[in-house]
Amino acid sequence: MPVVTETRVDFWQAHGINPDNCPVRQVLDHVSAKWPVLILMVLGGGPRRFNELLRALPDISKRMLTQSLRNLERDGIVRREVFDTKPPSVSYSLTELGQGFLPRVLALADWAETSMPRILAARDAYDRG
Amino acid sequence: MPVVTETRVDFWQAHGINPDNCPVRQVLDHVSAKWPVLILMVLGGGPRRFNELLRALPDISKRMLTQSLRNLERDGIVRREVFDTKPPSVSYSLTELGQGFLPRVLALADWAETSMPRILAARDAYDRG
DNA sequence: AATATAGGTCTCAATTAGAGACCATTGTCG
DNA sequence: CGACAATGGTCTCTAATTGAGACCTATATT
Repeated sequence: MPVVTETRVDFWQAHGINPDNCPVRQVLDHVSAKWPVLILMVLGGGPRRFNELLRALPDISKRMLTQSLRNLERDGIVRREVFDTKPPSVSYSLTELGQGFLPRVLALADWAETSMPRILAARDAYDRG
Repeated sequence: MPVVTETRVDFWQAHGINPDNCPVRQVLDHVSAKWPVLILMVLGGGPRRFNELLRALPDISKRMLTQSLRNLERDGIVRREVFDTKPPSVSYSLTELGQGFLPRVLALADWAETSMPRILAARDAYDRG
């Protein structure tokens, strides 16, 4: 039996936090889903309207965009404002909470970017082996 | 037409990087999939065997564990070693690359943990409104 | 002989994501 | 006037992904 260091996951378990009631996992779940991350990166450039987001993320569907935005809004990460123009326009932007989250996401993207050569090399080796 | 700041996503687009060949997005996919993040957090505590991981993540299926580990291994984030015991045992651990990746992932988890009260409050308000 | 452990694979059902039609209102163009 | 575009979505149907769990080979234990 190997000696193991306690991880955060062990801690969660020890405290009866299961996947269904673990708040961190719930946040991570939609914060770390495919689209929310990309949406936040776009909103990092300033407020965007619905269709602007659609154009910025060429391969997202309206359905997923709506859904992801609703989730982010519900968690207070994104703010949704409707302007009474004709036709009405809707603006999405990062809340203060969202602005605190973004740097962590960007840190990940930076890491991915600088580590890319090593990752590609690893893939190459794996696929050949 | 609103004046918008260029985001990294805009930059990708301007350089013809589409979702299918964008390396950063491919890496981010590990983060934004459900299991890899949790697996990395467990491996942060030291090497683990296949069934140890299975026990550490009570709600993952063997199928998804295998699949996630293969992806991480392919990208050089996780190392897989087979020991010729009877029956053979397999050890998974973070590579150097994986150790560089983990802190960024933990930063996300930390943020989620400390922001939880605000997020729960936002949810509550959203669901009532 | 039966059962357990190791580390998986395979199949099938359930869940989730994606493609795209559709909607109401207003503005523009010919 | 009639057609067409843009606004921000919803709805349906299909395709892809995930999850549950049976099954597998080999050795060790009871």
